[in-house]
Amino acid sequence: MSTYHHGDLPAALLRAAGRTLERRGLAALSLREAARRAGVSHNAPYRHFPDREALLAALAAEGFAMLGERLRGQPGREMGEAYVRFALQQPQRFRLMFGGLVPMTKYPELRNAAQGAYQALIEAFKELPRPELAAAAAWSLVHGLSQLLLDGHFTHTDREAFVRDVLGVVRFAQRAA
Amino acid sequence: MSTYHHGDLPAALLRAAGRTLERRGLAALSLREAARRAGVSHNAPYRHFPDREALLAALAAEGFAMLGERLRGQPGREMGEAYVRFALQQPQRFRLMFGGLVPMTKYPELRNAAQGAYQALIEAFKELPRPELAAAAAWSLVHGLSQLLLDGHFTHTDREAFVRDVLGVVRFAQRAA
DNA sequence: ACCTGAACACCGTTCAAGT
DNA sequence: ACCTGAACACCGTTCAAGT
Repeated sequence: MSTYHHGDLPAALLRAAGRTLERRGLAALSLREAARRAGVSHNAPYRHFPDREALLAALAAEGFAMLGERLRGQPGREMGEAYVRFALQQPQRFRLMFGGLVPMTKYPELRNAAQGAYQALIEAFKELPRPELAAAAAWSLVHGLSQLLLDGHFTHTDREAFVRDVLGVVRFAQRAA
Repeated sequence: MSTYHHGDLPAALLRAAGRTLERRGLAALSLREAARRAGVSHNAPYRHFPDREALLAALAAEGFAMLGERLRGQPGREMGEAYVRFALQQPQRFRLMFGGLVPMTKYPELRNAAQGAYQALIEAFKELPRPELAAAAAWSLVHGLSQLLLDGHFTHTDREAFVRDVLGVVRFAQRAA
């Protein structure tokens, strides 16, 4: 048994950090905590992540990959609901992805993951005259709805029905403005 | 000259914290930093704010009040653009308001400020058949657009035109679903 | 009431050192 | 290459004390 505790410490750190994130929130997520959970010294992580931000970037990229999968599995009409469901099921991950803590410009793999998820939306609007605008509007809509729900700005007894109703009230123009 | 440096230390702390927030970001915003800038000892703030979260709550409430004023001054059609403009002009404040760092349930004055801003939107949709749904959808749309722009997910040369186009592509159903 | 200084338990990050 | 322990400068928060 070697002195190296893990065949894959980066993966172990990501798993530990992901668990801490959803269970105890972003505030509790530190490099030291992840190291502790992975059973290594408090600065072993620096061999694999240059700083805390890099760990957050990796977690966010994971999140975009998960989101992309969820969306891609859905028929167009239900994609919006799938987006909101993801946000509500993984609130802390979702906040990390959009909290502005990690500049996408610094992490190409994060940008790629995000664009991958966006692609799923764009696909769904292929048939409309201005698909890129409709997709941007649709993303804005479902993203804003998710965020405002998470923040508690909408308080309705039947959340699912509310989501359906809000999404149902919107039409994307069939003709260029 | 008394030993109390301020007639209104809470206000001084809020001003200092607001400056730090927009200039150096949320990460640099600490109670100790605000105390330093206000010229008091590092735990004088605890006389006025029970903890860091309470200071953030006050800053967020200020933000919703500012946003409400911006919206109320606008004719319906331009309200959405005013919302996005606010987010782009005060990015750090905007993120604080929606970052999930402050649970609205714990701060009634925060909830009131947020609802005040929402009221401006609801007013604008009075004439539609289901105004509350249209307002919720409109808020979601402009909020999501703001957030995604801040995060750098949309990269367009002419930002203002893009915002107009995205908002222009959406219609709110004239008839109940 | 309001403010201070010392103290405690946490961080992120750096450095010199071990295998 | 990969990991460790000591160290530094920061936090939030609590406490006993001063005016």
